[in-house]
Amino acid sequence: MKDTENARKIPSQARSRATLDIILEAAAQLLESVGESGFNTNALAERAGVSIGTLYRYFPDKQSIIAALARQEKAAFEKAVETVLAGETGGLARDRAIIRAFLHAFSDRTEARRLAVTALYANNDPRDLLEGYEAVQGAFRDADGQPLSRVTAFVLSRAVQGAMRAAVLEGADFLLSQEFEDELVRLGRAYLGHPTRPRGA
Amino acid sequence: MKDTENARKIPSQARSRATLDIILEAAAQLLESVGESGFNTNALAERAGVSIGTLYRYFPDKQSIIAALARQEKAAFEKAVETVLAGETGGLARDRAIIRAFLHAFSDRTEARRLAVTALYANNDPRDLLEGYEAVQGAFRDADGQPLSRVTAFVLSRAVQGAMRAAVLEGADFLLSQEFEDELVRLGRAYLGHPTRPRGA
Amino acid sequence: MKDTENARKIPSQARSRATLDIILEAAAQLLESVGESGFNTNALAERAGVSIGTLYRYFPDKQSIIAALARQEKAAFEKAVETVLAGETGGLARDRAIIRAFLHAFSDRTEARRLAVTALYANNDPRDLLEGYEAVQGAFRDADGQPLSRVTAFVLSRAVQGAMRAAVLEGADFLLSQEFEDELVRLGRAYLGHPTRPRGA
Amino acid sequence: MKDTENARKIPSQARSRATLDIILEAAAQLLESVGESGFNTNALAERAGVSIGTLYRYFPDKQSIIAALARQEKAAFEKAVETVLAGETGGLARDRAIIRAFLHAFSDRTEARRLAVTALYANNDPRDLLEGYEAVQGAFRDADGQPLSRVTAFVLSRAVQGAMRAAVLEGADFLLSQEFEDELVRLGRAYLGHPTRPRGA
DNA sequence: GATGAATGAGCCTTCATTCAT
DNA sequence: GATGAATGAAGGCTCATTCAT
Repeated sequence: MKDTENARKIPSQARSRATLDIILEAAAQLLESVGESGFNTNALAERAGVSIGTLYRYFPDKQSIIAALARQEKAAFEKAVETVLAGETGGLARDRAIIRAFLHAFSDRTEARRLAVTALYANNDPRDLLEGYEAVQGAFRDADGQPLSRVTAFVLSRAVQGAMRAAVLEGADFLLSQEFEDELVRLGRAYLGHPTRPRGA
Repeated sequence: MKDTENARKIPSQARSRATLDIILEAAAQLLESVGESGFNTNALAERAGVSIGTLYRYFPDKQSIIAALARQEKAAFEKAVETVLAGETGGLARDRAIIRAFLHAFSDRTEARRLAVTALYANNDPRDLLEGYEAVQGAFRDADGQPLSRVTAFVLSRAVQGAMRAAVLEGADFLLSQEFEDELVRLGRAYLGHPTRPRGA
Repeated sequence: MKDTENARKIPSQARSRATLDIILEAAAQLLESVGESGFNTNALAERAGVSIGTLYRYFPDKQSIIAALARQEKAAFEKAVETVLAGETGGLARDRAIIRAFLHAFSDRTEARRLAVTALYANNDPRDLLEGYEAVQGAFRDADGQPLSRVTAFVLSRAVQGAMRAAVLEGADFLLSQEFEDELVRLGRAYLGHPTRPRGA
Repeated sequence: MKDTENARKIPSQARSRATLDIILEAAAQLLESVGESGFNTNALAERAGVSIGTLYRYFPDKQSIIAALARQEKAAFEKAVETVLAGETGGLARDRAIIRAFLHAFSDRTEARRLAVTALYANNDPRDLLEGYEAVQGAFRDADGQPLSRVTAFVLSRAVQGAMRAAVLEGADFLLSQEFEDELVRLGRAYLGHPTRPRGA
């Protein structure tokens, strides 16, 4: 419970790496299927097909398992966004691609991702977890091609994320609709100063 | 365990009402200070200065305490927003007033509010809890004075809320700054089609 | 609370088996010494010299501990009676041996046995528990060598058991006396149609 | 829990007497309907339509309520048997009448009666409760008109009771059948030395 | 006398974590 | 290195009993 360093002396053999992946995959599945309250180490060990003792060879405590999961999910998410940023040169197409990347990141195995991050929020300092998102923000430019101020970048990214997050949490039926995606793009671009056409015009 | 109706045979004397308020206030404080995982009935009873038995005279189980809290917080929040809506006739001043109401609703005891709602999400159908927010959305109009489509209203309210929520959770230093409030207003108004002036211009 | 299957994934190693026996023995002792109302899992764990957690590795809940005890006691009882039935060929000697087997089964740790069975009655369908006694009844024959009718077999076995049970519960001083045994034998044999000589003749 | 004297300073007014009867009647009903585990003082107070405080004006503790109930039930039972004994002069008709009285005493509100008595067994010294049955036993005579020895009287009454008790507890379908009554009468009479005809002859 | 809100000891059960094998 | 039996702190909840009103 104390101050959990995030990893044990992990034996760096290939087998260990495989075991670790198995555990994390099982953790994601378990989180997805039973939610945070049902997520317990014994169930995880069983699902992963390892003994509870083995679990504790790879992670010092339960908290660090969730942390590792969150870290992994976040890394995957950033990779996806970066891929998009690398491929698109700019303008509306690029903005739309970013939004789409966000959306997909949020719709696949959403519950596991959300819970992992939420669990981290609840227990650790959220800042170190969220640093990485800054990189993503750096990719945006306003309508004049200027980089965004700190607050503007923050508002932009969190607003878009917030709308998507709410859609997921509230089970919105339009989550994967074109209209929703369009609205998110419009939200971002309007805020950045691009002229936009309200729905229906 | 059954179906947990949400309240016990509560004797409606004045004393009882006071006790109930004390419990809910203590619950909010406790949720705020220790988070959901540390929120337990024994700690709540102690903080409220009542016995554990008394707790269970007023609520059938732990879950319903959180539910009551969520209901109360939501009601207070909506009341605040409605008050604002009633006072302002329209335009930028009104939009700013709404944002300000949101901000204040979110900055005071945010964690308790968020956790209560989150806890409800985890256990009940989230939809019936959120109905109320729709009323708030109805208050908005776009730049042409038209009511918003369902998706637009959703995106708008959740985007603004999401940005504020993130600022709170991440401990942003600009949470109560004028700049942040301005940016939120700008976000909302730009999305609604009002011409806006990007920061610094 | 669910459906309480009667056993956990019990690892069948020797150690586990021993632990289980220890728990059941302690349960019998505890039931014997404090009665059903004082029978609680914490006290049981302490008496068994295991942790409360261990208890719950072997049994899903308190109820199933009592159920297991009842099953075990019944099995032991039936085994004892069957042994007697196998050894004696018939007539008075055999009837007397049966009575004696009953008496001993009932005098050793009677309270535990009775309470375990009673507790089961209170929670389950009593019928499936009692099936086994039917086998015992089948061993009896009336004075003409005919098997007994269902009701007669029932009355015979329950009457004898009832008298013994009462003697135990009421702390009768003659519980293990020859006279009491003789009277029980006489009761059974008279009912079965054998000529008997009333006491003192 | 200590050493419960069985009654409080009961105000001997008629109203008090009525309240007491109401409480005992409610106790019997409650015991009957929910069993011993569900029998709690709060539920009893509610069912009786009195406050929990009033309950404790009439009884020092829960135990004494059950004791009073058991005493009342036993008195009613003895009265019934005595009535029978007064009416019948002897022989088979009288024996049959006694058995019938026993049977009815056991079939009406059996559960409440049984539980009350059982609860007493579990907590008090059973002897003082059962003394009264001796009086009933005194009514029997053997085939030669001689009074029964202590052990014989005990065996007789407890055997008959035991068979009936088992029939009730096990939910025997023949509980109120003529055959069952006949068998009980035959059991008693055979034991007392009367010539009997086994079933079917 | 009656009331019923309040009390709190104590019970059942879970689950993160340890360590002997 | 792995295993999984064992541990026990901690938490949700019940209910007999008290006492201020």
